[in-house]
Amino acid sequence: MVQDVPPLRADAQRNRDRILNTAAQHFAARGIDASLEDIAKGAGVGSGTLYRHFPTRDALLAATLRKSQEQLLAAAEAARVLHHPAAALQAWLKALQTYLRTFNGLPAPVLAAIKEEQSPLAVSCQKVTSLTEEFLAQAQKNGHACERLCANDLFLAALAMAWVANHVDALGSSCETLDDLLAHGYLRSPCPTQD
Amino acid sequence: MVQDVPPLRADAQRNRDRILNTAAQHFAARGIDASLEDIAKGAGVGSGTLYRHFPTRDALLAATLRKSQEQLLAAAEAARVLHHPAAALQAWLKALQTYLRTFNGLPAPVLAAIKEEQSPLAVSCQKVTSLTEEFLAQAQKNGHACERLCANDLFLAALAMAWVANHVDALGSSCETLDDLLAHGYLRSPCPTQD
DNA sequence: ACCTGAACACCGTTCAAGT
DNA sequence: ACCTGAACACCGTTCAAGT
Repeated sequence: MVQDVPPLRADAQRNRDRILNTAAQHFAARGIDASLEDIAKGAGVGSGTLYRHFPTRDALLAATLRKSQEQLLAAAEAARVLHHPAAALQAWLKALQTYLRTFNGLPAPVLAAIKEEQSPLAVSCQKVTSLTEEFLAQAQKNGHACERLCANDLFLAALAMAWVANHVDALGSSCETLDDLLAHGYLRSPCPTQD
Repeated sequence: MVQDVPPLRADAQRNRDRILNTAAQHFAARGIDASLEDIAKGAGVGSGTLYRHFPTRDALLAATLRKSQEQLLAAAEAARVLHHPAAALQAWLKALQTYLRTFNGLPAPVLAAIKEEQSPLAVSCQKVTSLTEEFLAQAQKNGHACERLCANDLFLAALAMAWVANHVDALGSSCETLDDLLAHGYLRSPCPTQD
């Protein structure tokens, strides 16, 4: 399953690293639609070199996201040891939000990767789905989460919230409110003894 | 407030209508990023003509959305006469979802228009916000909706759900599940006597 | 007053030539 | 084996020339 990639020539490795660093900066500053030409220029390489290393924008994105993905997995580990399954689920979704906000506009390619088996982002999507599955099942088992909800739906809802959150900062709303909305919904039972 | 636009020359009016019809078709078929060049060609006009009538993509979009917007307002009227304020709020949000699914990708420019006072879509955004305000307030007054929720947040959440819904059709999830998730949240109180 | 379509700009992507 | 950068393609946008 694991491919043994032959080691790169020294200059190729150097170029790859430069591209990766520059891409991370540009994606962070201008969002995931940052110009690939600019990234190549910023890294001091020809555009062809960028394409040789990363044949698609998604491939470059995926490589650039590696650190964030590791943090996400670490957060999952941390959530696992929480006593309360509902708290664990919430902590996991919080971490997922943080990950999805790594770059402006990231939710879109991630959503696209869910159906595209091919995408370099697809692997991380499957991982996220299975982790969501795990935390959700635990919460459901104890009656803390909605029964007729599947991991996929919850992942999608998280993507949705992350998508608006990207734009929302300058908009008077806070992410906490949106996270809260996702957790509890906008409806309340007629008897206001709930909260 | 209402501007008196001088009547168009006959051929100009004809071109405008053609552009509008063609644009509606293309937006419906390929989403809101449909090529403007293609639309001009399809309408049998030069690209300059398209830009003369609709200086920005958003202007064309807004004009194309007029019918859907009228349907949305009609749905609001219909929701007003519902007895139960929670049902009215749900009906309104359902209609809003339908509107936002008029074209694939519509949520993005609508979201952008919320902060851009300039955008041709901004007027409809204000209308939507004030209607959401109204339905939400009614539901809150009777204890049916979360107190610490503002219309803006709810609008944003609706946009978020519509955004995923655009892509979701071929994805095994249903829009109902997402709407439900927004209404009730993913969490359940420890005592499973709720549902 | 309005229309046309060539011209320009921008950017992603490829590939022949070079090391 | 890898890199460079010119060349091509595509599309949005403008504007001089035409009716």
